[in-house]
Amino acid sequence: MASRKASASRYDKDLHGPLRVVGEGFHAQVWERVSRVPRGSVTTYGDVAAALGLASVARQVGWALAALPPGQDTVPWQRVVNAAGQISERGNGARSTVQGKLLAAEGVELTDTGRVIDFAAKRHKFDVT
DNA sequence: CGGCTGACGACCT
DNA sequence: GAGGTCGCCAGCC
Repeated sequence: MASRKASASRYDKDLHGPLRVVGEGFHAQVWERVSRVPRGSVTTYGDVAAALGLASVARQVGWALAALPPGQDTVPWQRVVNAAGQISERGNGARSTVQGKLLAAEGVELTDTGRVIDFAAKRHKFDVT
């Protein structure tokens, strides 16, 4: 992101065998989980990933949501924020503004710094299934 | 194949 | 609480 040291030699996937965690139905699984988040509650990328049994693919969750068609209303992507309870800018301030507006309409207010008020209490807990 | 960049997270200062 | 670093996986050039 910002800077980070360049990856040593990327990742030795062959060293760990079939470590490919993100497969074909990954997007669908992410969208289904997000769709289960009740109105007025929020969740994090990490929580969604953990709910899928993939605790270290929070980044891919955001990647999956980014693949959603703009303006779609079937998946409440606005209820997904980062672990700090803040809305990510993802380079485009327009979308983050819309997200904050949608959340406000659901009763989820944000502070001046863009952080969800009482985040810990509004944070949704996924079923362990 | 090498190097960078992300809708992220945990840790450290 | 704020800001910087490292680690993860995937997509691009």
